[in-house]
Amino acid sequence: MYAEVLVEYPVKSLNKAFTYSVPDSFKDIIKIGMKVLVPFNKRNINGIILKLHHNKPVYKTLSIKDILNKDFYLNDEQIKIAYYLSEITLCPLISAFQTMLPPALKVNKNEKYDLYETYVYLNDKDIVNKYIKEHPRALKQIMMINTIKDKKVLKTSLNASIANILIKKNILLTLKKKKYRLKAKDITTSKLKLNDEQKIAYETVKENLNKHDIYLLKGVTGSGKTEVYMHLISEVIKSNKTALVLVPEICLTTQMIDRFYSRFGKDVAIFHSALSIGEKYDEYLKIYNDKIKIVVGTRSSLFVPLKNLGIIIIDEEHSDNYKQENTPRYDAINIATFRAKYNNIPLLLASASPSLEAMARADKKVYKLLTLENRVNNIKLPKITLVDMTKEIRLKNYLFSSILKEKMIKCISKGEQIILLLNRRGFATFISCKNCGYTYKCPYCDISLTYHKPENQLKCHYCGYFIKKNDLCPSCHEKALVFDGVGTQKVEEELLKVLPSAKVIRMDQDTTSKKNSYQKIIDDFENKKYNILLGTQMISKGLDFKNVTLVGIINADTSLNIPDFRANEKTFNLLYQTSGRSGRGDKEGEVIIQTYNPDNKILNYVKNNDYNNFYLYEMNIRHKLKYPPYTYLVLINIKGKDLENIEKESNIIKKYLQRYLDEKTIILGPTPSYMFKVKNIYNLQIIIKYTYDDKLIDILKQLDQNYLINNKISIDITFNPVKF
DNA sequence: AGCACGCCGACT
DNA sequence: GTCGGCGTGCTC
Repeated sequence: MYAEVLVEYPVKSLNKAFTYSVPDSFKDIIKIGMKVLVPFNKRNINGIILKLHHNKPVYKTLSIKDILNKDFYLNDEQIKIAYYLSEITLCPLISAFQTMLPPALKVNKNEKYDLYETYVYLNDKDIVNKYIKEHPRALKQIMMINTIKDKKVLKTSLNASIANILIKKNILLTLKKKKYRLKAKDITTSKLKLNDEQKIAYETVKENLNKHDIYLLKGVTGSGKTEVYMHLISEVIKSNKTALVLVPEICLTTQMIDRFYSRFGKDVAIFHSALSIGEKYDEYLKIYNDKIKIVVGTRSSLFVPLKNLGIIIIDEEHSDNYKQENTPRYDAINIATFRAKYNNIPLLLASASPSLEAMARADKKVYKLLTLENRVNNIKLPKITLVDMTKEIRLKNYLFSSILKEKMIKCISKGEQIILLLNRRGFATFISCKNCGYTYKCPYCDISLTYHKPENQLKCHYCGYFIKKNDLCPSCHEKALVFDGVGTQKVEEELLKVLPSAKVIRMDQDTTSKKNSYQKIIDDFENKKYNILLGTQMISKGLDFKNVTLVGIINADTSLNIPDFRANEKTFNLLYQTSGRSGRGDKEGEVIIQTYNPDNKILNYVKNNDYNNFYLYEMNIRHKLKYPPYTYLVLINIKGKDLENIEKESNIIKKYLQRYLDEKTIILGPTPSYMFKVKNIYNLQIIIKYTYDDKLIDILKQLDQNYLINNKISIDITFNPVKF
């Protein structure tokens, strides 16, 4: 018997199977998808079995050394997903497998992560009774025997020395049981009743659970989308199937997760980056061993081996978090579609402000549109006001307009709470000279250095380069270095000057880096220990505080100016979602949006809660400029140390593309990348805009192959990039 | 990727 | 003379 083995080096040049012979001793246990140890180039490395067969190869074969984990192998669906993932991202197949597996089970890992605990129970009655008779003075031992009786008792709960004597005397027998690091929560509450809108959405999907369709559930903030998911999941579980729910960032949706736990108890497993390696391993194995019916998790949980899937739900479908930023740069919605097709089940995408791509597909009836127009219990959408900051500046109100200040004071006096959003997408606090315009930049990466107050240092966020901050400008030697761009810390300081009595809790990367710190902030705010929650984009999604009646957006414009064709869409989403945090209880909510561009179309669509017209407006722009969803994009990044060389090579690539791609396909560039120079390596980019080209993948694959051998230049191809 | 092989310069 | 620099090529 022979096996096709994929070796664990994630290199394009080894992206093929090698043939090994299977020793007789493994013939009966070996399975496709198992991890094995094989000799490769005079050393032993790990690999995955892709195929088993009996065709003797023409060359000599070495033999498989060992099977690494007899209890675990990848199933057919997972192997197919890996092939698909590698196909659509042009990554080596082994990288696809590595991406899909939890850290503890990655192909190159060999350690065991299983935890066990020992239970003890009494041996046969006769033996025990005989022992008691023979040792009438062993009071402690007899006492232990009496308390154990016919139970199985956790050994650590007993007095160790006495238990050990009894074990040695063969009175107590031991039993090892797998121990799970996370405790399953087992509280269940009953379903809520659906309103008419929710019922229509629910029933439409329910009637079609046994076929593959993609639904777009477009429901305003607070319209009860989660409740629709839960009803559908109950239905799926009833027919003994399983469900997968993706959320953008687990820590942002703890409130939703609590709801899942309290509804479905120990049938639920949660999967996210804050779990330790061991915890992830345990949860994964529970799923593998069919102990779990529902998985709620972030992007990576897309790959869990849930068998008999009945539905996939993607919450906040428009979120960037569904696109992996490093290779393989996959899009969760793509893979979810693949899994839904494989299992012949529905995929439900949901959002208050769907991505233009999703909405356009719904328009074209590729997705089936379900809508929730109203908030549950007919709670009104918040009243939104735009404040012109150019006027406020004259009053020396740089951060907070008079109206926002006034509303905040009123809100706090009524005992209600406030969420303040500091919009700083793509911007960090950097220092510039107001005399000569000098800014500190990283000499290796060509990006602005970020100021870190505690160390009085300026740091590069890419390579870690840092220098001490001078008092005088290094260029013109004037004392004119000022902060440009505000951080949450700075806003907090100002806020305390304006509202000295307010209790403010800050939520940003600094305050949430520690495990569980996020949860603590949420809990404290929920329990009204603070009046104001101040945060970055983090606070825009999913939070549900009934007592928040005022949302303030400090600088609405920042994200409109990022160099990205999706700037409008990102801004709309951010502001629309954040506004939705206001007035979710029985009190009506209000939103104050501060801007220097009060006439901006996008901001006015937000103001009017008008997704549909935002959609039409933005689609028109995308159409004119041939952007997605009217085209698809491919980003080719070309990098190397020698700028002249990569410029020359980039032009050769462009010519190659022009020659072989359809003539309607637009090829832009080469231009310097967003990150032109990083760690002394230059980056150029070519952007392809295409509508349809069946040769595209093959042509790009060929291009990728051509540069495998070149060690001066490397190229990197991304389909549907989000950042460039 | 990682290792051997191989072909050139500067040193115990 | 040989030690070691890294460019090239191969791995079932």
